[in-house]
Amino acid sequence: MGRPRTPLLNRERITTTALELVDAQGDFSVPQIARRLGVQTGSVYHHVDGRDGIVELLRERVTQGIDVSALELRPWDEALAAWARSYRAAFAAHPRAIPLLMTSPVRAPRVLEQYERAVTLLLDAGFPLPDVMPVLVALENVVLGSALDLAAPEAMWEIADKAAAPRLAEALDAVGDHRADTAFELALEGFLDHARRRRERHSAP
Amino acid sequence: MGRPRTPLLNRERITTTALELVDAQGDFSVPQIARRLGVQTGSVYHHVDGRDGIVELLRERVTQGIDVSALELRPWDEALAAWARSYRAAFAAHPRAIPLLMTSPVRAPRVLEQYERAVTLLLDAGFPLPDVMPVLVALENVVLGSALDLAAPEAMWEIADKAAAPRLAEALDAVGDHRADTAFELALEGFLDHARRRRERHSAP
DNA sequence: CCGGTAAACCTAAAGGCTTTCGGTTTTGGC
DNA sequence: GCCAAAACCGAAAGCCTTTAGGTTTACCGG
Repeated sequence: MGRPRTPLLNRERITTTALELVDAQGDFSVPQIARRLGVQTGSVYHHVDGRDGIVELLRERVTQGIDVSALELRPWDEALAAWARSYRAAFAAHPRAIPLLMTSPVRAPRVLEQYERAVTLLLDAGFPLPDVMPVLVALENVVLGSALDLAAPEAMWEIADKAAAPRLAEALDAVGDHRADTAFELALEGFLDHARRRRERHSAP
Repeated sequence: MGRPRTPLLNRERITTTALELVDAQGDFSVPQIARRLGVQTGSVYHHVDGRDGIVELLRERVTQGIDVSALELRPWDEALAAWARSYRAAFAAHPRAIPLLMTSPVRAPRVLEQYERAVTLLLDAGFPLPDVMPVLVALENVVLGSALDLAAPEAMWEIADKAAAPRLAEALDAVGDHRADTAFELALEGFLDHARRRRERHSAP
């Protein structure tokens, strides 16, 4: 067959197809992508750095949903809150991709650039330099931990049958449909409260 | 060959071998386990419910490192703090297993039982019923998010070269060797602060 | 216009993994 | 002493990842 007049494959198409597969079945394989695109398995490798490369593309694609402009808000705590919510929402848009992406933390260039901005934000807000990374990493922990929670089938809690864990069952009944969201907001609020207090202690002597 | 006089395999041995492999190379496969135990691949399946079953055994094994007695401490916030630290430490003991286990949240019977205890603890402390699950799940988010951070190679941050992200590089230099630990303690403190405040608001009218 | 290089796809195949199935020997209870 | 169940072996199906070499087409410099 040889080279086609117009290319059948490119990174975009491969990424989109992989994401569709992940959204639909929670995973993907290179042959599956090839079949969907009407192409032989090996051809995919001409555009992409193996399966891991595709995962990396997925990571980029999903994190593009993070709202960059959030970090330009003021005051700093509103900026951080908006960023964190948008960060988590980007993952929430593709919950079945989370196990694939969580394996290693997000360090795509695009995201690192946002960390640079966030560092600047915190320094400008008056946080002492040694506090900046701990604050950011702690926030990341909350965001990623909560994102992980989104990937958990609700059924996981249902094994908590009334006999074995009566109080847990009660507590579960007492919480609404937005269990994961509520918990995230709680953790986020807690984190921000703490950060605010910490900043005031150090910047208002 | 037939049935051996003394069994070559059992769940314990399989789990231990799998964990050794994961600690050493970050992953395991059934044939690898079989080779290490001087056995054919298929034989492993007589003791274990497939590869996923082995992952489940790993989850149980690793979470056995959680200190059950932590939740018997008083006051409630000390109990929660000790539990969270022990929870995270259990994962920290096998950082390379984290990607394998984080994929789905920990809902082993053993851990569910501890959630039951934690619910009781919070109710006794005066938390209103609808607050209990959000508080617990938020804590779990912090713990698991921080555990995830432990699995991140430090090299991930090193792509932040001084040219592309000068402030981030500075902030990273300003933090010690225990970046992950510091961030976890910060997040935990923030969470506990918030929980304490929330409880006082509701239980002291 | 034309020739050569590089791009894009195909076919083929190696080697690994998961899982299943039937065969063989031994054990342990009745 | 017998027989079902247990524990292992051998083999094979079917998937996956990745690499390698072959073929046709597009593009670019002259």
